[in-house]
Amino acid sequence: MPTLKQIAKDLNISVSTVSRILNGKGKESRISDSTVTSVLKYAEEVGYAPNMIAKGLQASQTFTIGLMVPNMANSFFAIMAKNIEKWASKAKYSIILVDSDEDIEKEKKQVVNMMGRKVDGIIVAPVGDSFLHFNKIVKQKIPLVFADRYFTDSTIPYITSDNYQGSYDATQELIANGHQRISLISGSRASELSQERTKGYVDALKNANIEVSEELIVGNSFSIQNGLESAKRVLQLKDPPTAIFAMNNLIGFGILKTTKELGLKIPDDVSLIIFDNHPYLSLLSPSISTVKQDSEKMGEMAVKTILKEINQEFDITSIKIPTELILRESIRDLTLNPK
Amino acid sequence: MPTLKQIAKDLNISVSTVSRILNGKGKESRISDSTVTSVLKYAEEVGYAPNMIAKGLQASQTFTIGLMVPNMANSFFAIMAKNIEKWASKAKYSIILVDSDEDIEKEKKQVVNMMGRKVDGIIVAPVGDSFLHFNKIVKQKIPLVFADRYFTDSTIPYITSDNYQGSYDATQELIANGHQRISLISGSRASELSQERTKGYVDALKNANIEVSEELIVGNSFSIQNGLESAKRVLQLKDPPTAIFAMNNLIGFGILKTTKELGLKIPDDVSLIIFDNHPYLSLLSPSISTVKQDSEKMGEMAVKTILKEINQEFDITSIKIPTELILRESIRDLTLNPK
DNA sequence: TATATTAGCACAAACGTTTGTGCTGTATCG
DNA sequence: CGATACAGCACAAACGTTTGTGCTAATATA
Repeated sequence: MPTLKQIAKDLNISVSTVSRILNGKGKESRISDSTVTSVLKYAEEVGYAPNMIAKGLQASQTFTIGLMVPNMANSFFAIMAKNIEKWASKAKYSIILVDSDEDIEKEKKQVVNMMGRKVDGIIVAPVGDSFLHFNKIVKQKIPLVFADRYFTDSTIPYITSDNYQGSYDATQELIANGHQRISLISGSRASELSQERTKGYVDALKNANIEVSEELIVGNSFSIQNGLESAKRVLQLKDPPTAIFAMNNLIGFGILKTTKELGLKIPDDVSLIIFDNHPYLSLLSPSISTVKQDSEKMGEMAVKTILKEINQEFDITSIKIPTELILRESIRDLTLNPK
Repeated sequence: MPTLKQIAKDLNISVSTVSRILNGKGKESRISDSTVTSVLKYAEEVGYAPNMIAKGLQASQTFTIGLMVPNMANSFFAIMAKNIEKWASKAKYSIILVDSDEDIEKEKKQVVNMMGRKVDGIIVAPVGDSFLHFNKIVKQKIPLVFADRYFTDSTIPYITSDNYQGSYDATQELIANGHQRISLISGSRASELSQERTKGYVDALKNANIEVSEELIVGNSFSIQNGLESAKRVLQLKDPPTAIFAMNNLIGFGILKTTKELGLKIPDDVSLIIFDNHPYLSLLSPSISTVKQDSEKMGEMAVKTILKEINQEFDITSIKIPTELILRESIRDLTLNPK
C-alpha cells in the first residue's frame, strides 16, 4: 500500500507537499499546477488511499461511531442497525458494531474498548438499569446517545418510541373491545422503557376504572423464553386474562408459541396485541395487532443526533418517535359477543 | 484520557518503561518491582486505557475485522452478524459493519474504505457477479473470506451452506410427494449461490425424470418484491405449478403474501418450501417446510477462518455447512390425494 | 541596483505507541 | 582493587498523517 512518504520519494518532493495536494489544498498552499497534476496523476496510478489510522491518530478524529445493541437477532435492532449504518456511511462514518447479548458485563467491557478505539461517538441501546459505566464516556466528552432504551435521570440524550402513548393506545384498544382482565407481559423491569410501557398500560386501565391486578403483570425479560413462560403462567390462572399485551416482539413470539402449544385460539380464547410490529405478524392466522415502532426513523435520528453532538451543535434534544396502532384480527370484540 | 506520556511524566520515568510495564514485560525488561507496582497502581488510578489507534499505527494491526452484508434486515444475515461479532469479540477483535444494501457500488466503495481503515481481515457476503473489486484486497495480502455468497473461480475461501444438497433435498421432497410441476423462484441469477441452488433443483428433477421447464424457473433477486411478483406470475400461468420452491427467506415471505392476497390455500392449492428457516414459519397456518441453514455456525466458521488467515495458518479451506430439511405442513401429498 | 515581496516548496514537530540500543551505577569476580 | 557483569532504566526511531514555519529563488518595487 503506497504511502505519502513513498509517493514523495518517487516524485522527489516532500511529504507535506503531497499531503496538501491530496487534500485539495494545492492552490491555497501555492503549489504549482505542474506539481499538483503530477502528484494527482501518480497517486491515482499507484492507487493511493489514505491511512485512516494515521489520520485518526493525528487528528484524533476517527470517523467511527460505536454501536451497541442488545441482540441483533431481534429484527427491531437489526433494522435499526441497518439504518444507522446507512446514515452514518452517508456522512463518511463507519460503524463499530457490538452485540451486547443482553449482558451487562459485555456492555461494560465494550464501552472501554470503544473508548480505546477512539470512536467519535457512541450509540447504545443499554441493557442494564444503571448508566454508571457510561459516565466515563461522558467524562471524556465523547458524544453519546441512547437508542430505544434510555435513562431519564441522566443528561444523556435518547431516541426512543413514544412508549407511554403506544402502550396506552394498545391497552385502550383492548378496553374498547370490552376487555377488563388484561395481562401485561413485561420485559426487564429495571429498564425505564419497561416502566414507561407499564405506565401507559396502568393509566389506560385506571382511566377506564379498571382495577390494576398485580397478578396480571408478569415477566421480567425481553426474551422469547419469558414470553413462553409468562404466557403459560398467566393463562393457567384460575381467572385467566381475556387479553394479553406483549411488551416487545420477542415476548410476543413466545406467547404465540405458547398459545399454539396449549391449543388456544386467538382471539377466541385470548386476545393479543404486541408492542413492535414484525412482517410475519400480518401473515399469521389470525393476523396480529401491533404497536408499530419506526425503527428506521429511530436509526436515522440516532445518527443525526450523534453527528450533532460530534459537530458541537447546540439543539440536541431527546426524541420520542410516535408509534402507530396497527389493528388486525387478534383482538376479540367482547362487546359484541361476550365470553 | 491519560496517555503513556502523561503517566511517565507524572511518575518521573520514561515512556518506554511505562509501556513495558503495562504490557506485562516488566520482568523480562528487568524493571524493578517497586517501579512496576507503582506504575500499575497509578495507571489503574487514572484509568489508563491504551489508545488502539496509536497501537494500530505502530503495529499495523488494528484488531478489527470488516464485515459486509447485503441486508441486515434479512434475519439470516442479522444472525450471522450476531455470531460473527460474538466470536470476533471473544478473540479481542472488533467488527466494522457495512450494509451494502445489495448495491454493488456501495460494496466497491466500502472495500476501499475498509482497506484505508487497515482492518486485519474482511468477511463479506458479496452482492455482485464479479470479484474483481476484491482483488485489490488480496493483492494487499489482506485476509478475506466470503460468507454465504461466493465465487468458486477465485481462490478466496468461502463459508456457505451446502446449497446444492439443500436444494436437491427440498426438490426431492416435493417430488416424493407427487409433485411434477415445481416452480423455483430464484434470487440474483448472477450469484453462484443461486446457480448452485438451481442446480440442485434441476438435478433432482432430472433424476426423477421430470422435464425441467424454463417457464417455472423465475425471478432474479433476493427480495420480498421478487417473491411477490414472481409468485403472482407463475401462479397465473395457464398450467400453474403444484409446488413452489423459494430460494431464500425474503422470496418466501413474498410468496406467502401473494398466496394470501390471491386467496390461495397452502398446501391445498399450492405447496411451498423455503430455503432458509425463520422462527415465524413454524407458527403460520399451515406451518411452512424449510431448508434450515445454520447461520450461527456460518458466522462462527467465518470468524475462525479469517483468524486463521490473519495468523498465517495453512489449513485454510472453504466450508460447506450441511443444511437440514424441516418438514412441516406446507407440502401436499399428491400421491394420497392427487389434484 | 538594492530591497521587498511572493511563489514554491522543504523541514520538523506532533499524535500515542513499541522496541532496539545505549547509558549509568552497583554488585560480583578474580 | 580493577575489571566485568548486570540491574534498571532512558533515548530515540518508527508507524503515516497534518500543519505551522522557514527557506530559497525569482519577480516586483523603489
